[in-house]
Amino acid sequence: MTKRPADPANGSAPAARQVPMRDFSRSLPMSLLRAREAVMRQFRPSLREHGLTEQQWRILRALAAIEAAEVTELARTAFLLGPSLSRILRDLEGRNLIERKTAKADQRRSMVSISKEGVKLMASVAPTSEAIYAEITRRFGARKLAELQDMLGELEQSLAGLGASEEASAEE
Amino acid sequence: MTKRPADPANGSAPAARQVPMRDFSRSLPMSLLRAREAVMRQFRPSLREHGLTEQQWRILRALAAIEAAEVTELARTAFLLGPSLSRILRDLEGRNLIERKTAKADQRRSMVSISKEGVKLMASVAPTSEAIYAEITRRFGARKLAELQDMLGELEQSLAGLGASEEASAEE
DNA sequence: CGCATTCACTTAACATGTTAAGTATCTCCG
DNA sequence: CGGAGATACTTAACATGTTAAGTGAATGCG
Repeated sequence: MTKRPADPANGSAPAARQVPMRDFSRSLPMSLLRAREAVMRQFRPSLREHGLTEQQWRILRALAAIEAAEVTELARTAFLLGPSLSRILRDLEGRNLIERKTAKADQRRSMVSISKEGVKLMASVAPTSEAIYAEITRRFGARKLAELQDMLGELEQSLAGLGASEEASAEE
Repeated sequence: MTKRPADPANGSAPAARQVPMRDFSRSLPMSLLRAREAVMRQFRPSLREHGLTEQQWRILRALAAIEAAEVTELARTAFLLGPSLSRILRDLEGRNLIERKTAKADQRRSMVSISKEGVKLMASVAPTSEAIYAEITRRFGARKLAELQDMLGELEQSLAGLGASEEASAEE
């Protein structure tokens, strides 16, 4: 009995609620989520074939780029939260894709680096990954892509330091 | 602001890897992820105060907008996968924020709708939520925001139908 | 009518997101 | 020197993401 509107574009506006709010599908978080999903959907199958998740791949890439890093630094680079990173590192270490050794100067810190096997795995994934990225760039347009990246960066900047306690000074 | 203590052992040059790849932090998925996180970071505290997660809030908003919907349709609207939605609906139903009843015409389908309590909860969250969105818009700029949304939409479009098998001929 | 398929979910299983605690170190100041 | 507090992680607990399998209800077709 319910034929759903196949096209979300036009305004069938079914009985407006008391709380109007913006059109749901146009909220910024939603747009970002959908765009990202559209992109990631391209990469996941290839990564999966190599036994890697998106996050594991991020970590390997980050490590390959910076050679060796403390866990906290790696978390920042790969944009993962500490707890997630802890779990993933445990797994990657078990698979011998990374190596870990506690720093001598500070026993709390541990230096993480990619192993030979890790490098090998990356080498086997990278070509496909790059090809996919190239196709995305081709479809969307290199210029627009750069523009988009710029805007995303600006967005991030304009929201930097708005969240929790933020500036002021009367903190402590 | 990158201040990590460089490894004194091999001194200079982070020793370029055999697999160069693009600068990690500039990959599109990363940019999208960071931008989205910067945005969501603003909303989460408020939602949390009301006992809602981001996804639960998405579902309530979607339901408020479309009045009642089948689970599959709701999944599409709120951009959630079936399994996630199943779990969340079970929870929201337990909290009496939504109502569910199986369709008479097709026993497989169930129609989901927001309850009075759900509407009340939304009404209590919406003002703060809108205020936050307004502040984001102010900071980033309304025009740029619209531009960004457009580009994100285009990106999604240009990648539509690239993932799985697809092609062959005309789909429906 | 009978039954293989398809459909609309739901469960299951594993990985990560997210927040709060816990643990071992390290720092600093009295 | 010692203990309070800060650091760098790690665990824990709960919610969601993601893929695969399961369940019950419609459909299509011989």
